[in-house]
Amino acid sequence: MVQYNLPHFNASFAALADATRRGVLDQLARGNASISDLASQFDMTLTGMKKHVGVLEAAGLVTTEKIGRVRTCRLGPCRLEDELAWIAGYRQVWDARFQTLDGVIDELQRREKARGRRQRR
Amino acid sequence: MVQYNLPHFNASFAALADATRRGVLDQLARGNASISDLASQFDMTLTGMKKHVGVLEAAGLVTTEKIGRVRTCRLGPCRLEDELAWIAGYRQVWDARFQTLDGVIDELQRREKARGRRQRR
DNA sequence: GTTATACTGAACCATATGGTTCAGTGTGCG
DNA sequence: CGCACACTGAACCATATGGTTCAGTATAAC
Repeated sequence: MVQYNLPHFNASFAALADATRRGVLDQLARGNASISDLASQFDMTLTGMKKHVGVLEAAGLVTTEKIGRVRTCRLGPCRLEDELAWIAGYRQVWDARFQTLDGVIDELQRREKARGRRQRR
Repeated sequence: MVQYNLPHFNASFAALADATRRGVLDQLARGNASISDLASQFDMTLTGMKKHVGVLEAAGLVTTEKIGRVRTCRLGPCRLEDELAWIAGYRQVWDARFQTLDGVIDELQRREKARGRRQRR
């Protein structure tokens, strides 16, 4: 109906589907951090954290820059506007679904059918 | 900072991370459908579609009810309000990050450091 | 009663995910 | 120079994911 379902949603929603990664975003919102910083904070190996940062970076949620031997992570260009819009749109149809006459009729028919079946046993 | 990072985000974001599943939600917004309906529409086996519906159901995005031999799927109780709020909050901090003096100083320091390194080569 | 339909469950498969260790490489510091 | 530190990459592991087929079971239709 209103929804568009963009291909980059796969990466962004998948990136958000992990608590550690949401935590990293949370942390980066407070200030930039190195991979080591994040790794120690989330009690994980450097390598493990680097993978998470890689996922976030691929989704555009984080950018990184290596200066000397430390790679600094900061919030990236993706501000999740499309994702926000998709969810907002979803909520809108959700509301509509149960406020229209169609929705009510749907519901009544469903119940009627279920009732009928039960009685016939 | 503002974020809360609820545990059920894992399931809901993971559920949204698949194009087929977003398509199913899209479809259910247009009207209820059986597993068969969805399977044929998304060119997939019944079994495959049932798994997707299971994921959506576990995330609370869909509810199903079996009447006779057909299982009808409809939009579920999860309206993604928390997820919406999380993303909205994220965007807010994102904005703040690059409008505060802190952000600007951060950025300048970063550039200065990078410049210094480049010259020292 | 027979047959077709709609789903269900188990088993399987390939690939992805979330983590590790280990062995480098490159950089900074004394 | 020499050592420590920050990261990187490869290899590995267990489990999850997204799909399939195949063999049921229950229900609807004739």
